[in-house]
Amino acid sequence: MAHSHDHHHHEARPDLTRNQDLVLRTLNGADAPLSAYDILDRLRDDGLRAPLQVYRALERLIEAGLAHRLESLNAFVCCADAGCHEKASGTAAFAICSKCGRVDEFTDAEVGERLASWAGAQGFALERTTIELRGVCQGCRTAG
Amino acid sequence: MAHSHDHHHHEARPDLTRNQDLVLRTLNGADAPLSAYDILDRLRDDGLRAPLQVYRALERLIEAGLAHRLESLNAFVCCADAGCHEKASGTAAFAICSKCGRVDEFTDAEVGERLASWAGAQGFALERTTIELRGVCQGCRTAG
DNA sequence: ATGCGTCATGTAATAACGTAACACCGATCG
DNA sequence: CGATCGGTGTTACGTTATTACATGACGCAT
Repeated sequence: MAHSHDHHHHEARPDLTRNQDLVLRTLNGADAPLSAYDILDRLRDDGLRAPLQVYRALERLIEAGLAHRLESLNAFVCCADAGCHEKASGTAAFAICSKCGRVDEFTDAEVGERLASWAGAQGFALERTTIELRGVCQGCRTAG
Repeated sequence: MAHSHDHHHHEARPDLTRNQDLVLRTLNGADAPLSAYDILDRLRDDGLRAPLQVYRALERLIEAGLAHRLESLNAFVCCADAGCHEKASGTAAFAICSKCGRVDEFTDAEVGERLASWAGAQGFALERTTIELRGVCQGCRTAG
């Protein structure tokens, strides 16, 4: 199907499968992190029936740099920008509001460097870094 | 019981209850993080029978600055030092080896400052910070 | 074209992690 | 004395994640 539009492109987009696409759209459409089971519930009408279908899609999306897992929430968000897994920008960090549940993704090159540098000094082969801030966002503070 | 050794001390230790003490000793005796259910299994002979007993103790220990939760592992460790929850040293970070499971706790004041500074600039009221590095430790790299 | 890897999929069952609700006990304090 | 508070114990349940197994689609070498 489809018309072979742009078939050489740039190798960047791994051409998502149906399930991966469904999950990514769901994350994109949400204004807060979703658990795997939240996602599953929203995709029942599209034929998804088992958690594993969602977990498998999430795994690929995260590998592909299109989504993140929030460890302190056991939930998932799509990336703020396409480039947020690039080395240049540093490690992604997340500020999670305990009141409204919204998440703000940002990077700080210096933080990434310091952590990488600690790892280097210890001979620790760094694969992945999780940085999550919990607190109350500006909006909720002034509102509440 | 015991001989009232040092009974005024310094107000630092919140005088642990039996369950809290059992859980803390278990964490101290482990050379890798333990899940709540791991802890429970090790304390069956001491009379603990339900997960909640462990979770309640862990909650207090963490509040008291004697233990940490590792979010990316759903597991718990005791603090590296007594002072590791003090503001001075900065936020605790953890390097978790994917091979041997061991965890190295450290702090980097600069990292804590950068994150706090980002929070300040955003009006985000920071309550708690999670920093976890995943990778392979020196020992496992040279061994393997 | 046949057969063989490989990768995504679908399904069921279960493991692992965490919490709600309730009853009880002992200490402290008015 | 009665009230309250914090820790305890127990049952049941809710949520999150994985294991195991079977199937289907595709590319590709023989």
